[in-house]
Amino acid sequence: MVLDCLSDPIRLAIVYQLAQQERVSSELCCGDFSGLAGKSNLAYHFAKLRECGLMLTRVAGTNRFMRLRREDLDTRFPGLLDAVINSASKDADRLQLLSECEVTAAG
Amino acid sequence: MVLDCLSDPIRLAIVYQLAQQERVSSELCCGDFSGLAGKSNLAYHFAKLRECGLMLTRVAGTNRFMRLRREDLDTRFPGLLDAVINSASKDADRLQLLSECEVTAAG
DNA sequence: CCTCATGTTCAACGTTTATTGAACTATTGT
DNA sequence: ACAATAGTTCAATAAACGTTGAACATGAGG
Repeated sequence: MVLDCLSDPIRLAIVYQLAQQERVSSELCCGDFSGLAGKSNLAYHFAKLRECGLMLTRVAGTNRFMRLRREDLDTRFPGLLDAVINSASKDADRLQLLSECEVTAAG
Repeated sequence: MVLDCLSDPIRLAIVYQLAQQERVSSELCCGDFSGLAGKSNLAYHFAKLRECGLMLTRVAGTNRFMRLRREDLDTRFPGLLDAVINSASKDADRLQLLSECEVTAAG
């Protein structure tokens, strides 16, 4: 289920970053998450996120670009994604969701 | 985390029923969930739900009455609980969340 | 063609998690 | 005091999960 998928901190971080990227309407590729885990571990989490319908992948050359399935999610689970992302952003500092992939100052 | 707690089907069912009970402003005791799992298994899930701040227990004699920590949750995670419960209610039939404890017709 | 970069798949490992039954505590009613 | 009821705690087991590295596939570029 979707909640099970979002309950993992790495997957939550992935979804959170994809949600941030939505604003710029650009996509992220696997390598952009390399701060969160190793390659194979990320592939595992990506698969889970795809399975439960949270995101989709567009293949372009050797890159895979991903984005949230925002519309489908908002239809099936109204308000859920926003509530989760909202809550995650409040805990972002505490959970170090950002520290590895977005913040470059604290290192 | 809260999402991890809600990702278990039994715990989700418990939370869902507690949310239904909110409307009647009455509480439920452990035995009311006996359709979901055995006593000791329920106690395990109750502990988890208490740990992550989803519900609280009021001891009255040999009974434990429980309810959602609605206000705390809405403060910390605005909209999350409602979104989850809303989504759960749509899947209630499919997930058989109700069948054992509330519905008496479909059996 | 060869090599490098990007990701995925597979097998293995260790940890966490859910589930069960038995033993235990505490309260109510007789 | 005794038995019955309502839950919790504990130890043990099985399944699920996340993590890792090695092998593999595929496209880009010299």
